Amino acid sequence: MLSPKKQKFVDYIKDFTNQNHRPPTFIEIMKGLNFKSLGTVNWYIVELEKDGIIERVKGFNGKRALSILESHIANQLPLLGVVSAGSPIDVFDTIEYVDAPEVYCKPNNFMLKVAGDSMIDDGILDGDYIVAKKIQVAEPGDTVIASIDGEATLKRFYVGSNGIELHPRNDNYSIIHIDEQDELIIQGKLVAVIREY
Amino acid sequence: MLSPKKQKFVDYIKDFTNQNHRPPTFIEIMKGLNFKSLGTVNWYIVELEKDGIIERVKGFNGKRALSILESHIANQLPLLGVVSAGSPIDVFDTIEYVDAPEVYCKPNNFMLKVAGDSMIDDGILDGDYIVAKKIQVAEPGDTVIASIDGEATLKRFYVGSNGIELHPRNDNYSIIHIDEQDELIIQGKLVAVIREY
DNA sequence: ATACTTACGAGTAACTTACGAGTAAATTAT
DNA sequence: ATAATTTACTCGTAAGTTACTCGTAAGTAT
Repeated sequence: MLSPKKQKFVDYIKDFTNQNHRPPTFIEIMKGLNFKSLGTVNWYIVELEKDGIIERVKGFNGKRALSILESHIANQLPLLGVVSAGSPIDVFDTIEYVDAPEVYCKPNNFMLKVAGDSMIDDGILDGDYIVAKKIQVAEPGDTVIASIDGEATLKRFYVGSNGIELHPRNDNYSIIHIDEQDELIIQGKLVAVIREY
Repeated sequence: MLSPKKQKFVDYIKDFTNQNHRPPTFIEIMKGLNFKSLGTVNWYIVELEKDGIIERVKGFNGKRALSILESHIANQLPLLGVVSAGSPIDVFDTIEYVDAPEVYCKPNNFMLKVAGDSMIDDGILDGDYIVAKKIQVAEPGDTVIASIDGEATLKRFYVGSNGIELHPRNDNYSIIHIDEQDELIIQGKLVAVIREY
């Protein structure tokens, strides 16, 4: 298990790589993480390589902006947990990174695994993976990950005459009406569905 | 992963070739990219050839045509066309490459766009993208891209008592029975579905 | 001759690596 | 309870390499 500081370090590299389509240089890491010395950056690199987390392409790189971990680290999104029909979101302790299409690999995106069949009429099946984007406000018609009083679920977001409604897309489930006292938090909005056969 | 400068170089060659229907000469590259020396251009060519990105073919006038090898393209797959319910596969003239998760980016994989709703009960919707793998023989239960007498379609593959059957997954469509004289070619097998919202 | 590609030598800035030393917190020893 | 030791990180700088650049000259096919 990585220390929080080391975790932050590798997260920075991943985010940078996804955004810029290349790994950062030592100097970029130094500035991005507010270190004052390249020695610190180098210390992390050496440590993480010892830990087997990252890998340098060649033994020695001289000038090489591309030394750290190459494609292994790019085009991946964190798989945060499982979101299911009505039960709470199951958040993974150790966040795993899984491959995703490059276009979706943005800093505020994450992935979840779907459990249950409440969205079956929208073609979202049990076991599918979804890419979601963190948002605060949803538009009517959006498919959102919403948590009500701490329980997260995947539903369609609508505004009815009596306030916010969360619609499943399966006739066996019923519409959830949000009361004043319910605490509704929009966690994210559906960006893509990926199903593996 | 290519360095940014090398990437820019191959992008230039690609763009030039697309626009002028021929690859650029060294001098054209030099001017186009504001290099002051042919040596620089040559250095890139040699490097990129070493990296397996481009290839030189003999032309006329001591000319060598440069061609970009598409195969190396990172984390992308060719989008070959549209496959629909019953009508023939619509093959694109110019093959476009689209982002795909790295795990699916294998030499024999390709992508298609789905038209129609014949597989709706399997959660494959109109407009979805599918990743398929070229195969010759299908297993019962596989979802396949099959062409019958030249017309390709996305269906489930089964073997019934009267021979091969292609099942749609929508009650409004009926099962296709393959006769002896029908020419059935399995083009590929469904690997993944990607839907963008 | 013309139009282009290849080859070679050398330079430079960008970048990585090595090394020595320091600090604050946690762990162990006394 | 206090002192000694380790652990996990941080800093600064100098030295080492390479990615990329240039200029020029020689080669090759029409």
